Amino acid sequence: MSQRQPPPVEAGPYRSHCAIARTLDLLGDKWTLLVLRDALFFDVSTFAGFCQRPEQVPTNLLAARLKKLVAAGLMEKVAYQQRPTRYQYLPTAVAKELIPALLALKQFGDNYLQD
Amino acid sequence: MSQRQPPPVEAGPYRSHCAIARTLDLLGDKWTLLVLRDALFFDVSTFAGFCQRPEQVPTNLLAARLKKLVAAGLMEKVAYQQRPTRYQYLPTAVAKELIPALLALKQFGDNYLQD
DNA sequence: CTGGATCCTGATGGATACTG
DNA sequence: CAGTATCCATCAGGATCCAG
Repeated sequence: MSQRQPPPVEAGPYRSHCAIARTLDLLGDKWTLLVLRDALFFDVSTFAGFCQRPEQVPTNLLAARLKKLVAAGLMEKVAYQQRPTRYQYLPTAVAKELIPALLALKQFGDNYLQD
Repeated sequence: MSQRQPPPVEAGPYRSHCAIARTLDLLGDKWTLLVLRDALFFDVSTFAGFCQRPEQVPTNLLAARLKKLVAAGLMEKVAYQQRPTRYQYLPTAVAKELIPALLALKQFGDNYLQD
């Protein structure tokens, strides 16, 4: 319970001091949380892997979202192979703290939005 | 536990069958969840009330979001006065089911996003 | 061939002015 | 007060291009 947590992340400036508004400033668009879903729940880690998901994110938007998430400290870009260099995008410990929110959104969709 | 729940809501078409993606199709923008936050946590119900919140949503976007939320069954538009007719926007039972997700997002913001 | 960057076009966002 | 209309800036999405 009182274990040390990762440090807060800078991703502002924000619209207001409300924590919900701040979170939405960072994650509140159509793709960012989907990328995190794939990284956290489906173990997707390569650029191509994210592209191949059913929602078909455009490559330019994916590149932009990954950059933003790396800058915000939610994902880490790691080279896992040389010649040619290949990168992996891995969720950080901070990103894992979004799991409860993602599950709550999933539950809402399951229960109240028809497919 | 087994009490009857409100019926599912039509708000598609959706990008995929994933419940998270569906929820994000409906709510995943910078303003929609903020409007619901105000309605659910701060008892805001009038057009002007939403406008006056610290994030200062533009009136055209507020009108569009309220329309969408009413169409999706998450808010109800109710006349509460005649001559001139005044309307209130009230969260439905379905909207209240988003409270856990909003609290999870707030917790993330509180813990990991610096102000 | 993979991982992106670039480009172009239409859609959306945001500020503000205006109207019933 | 409750929205609509307008105008401009930015973003989304798709196609293509380029570098390693």
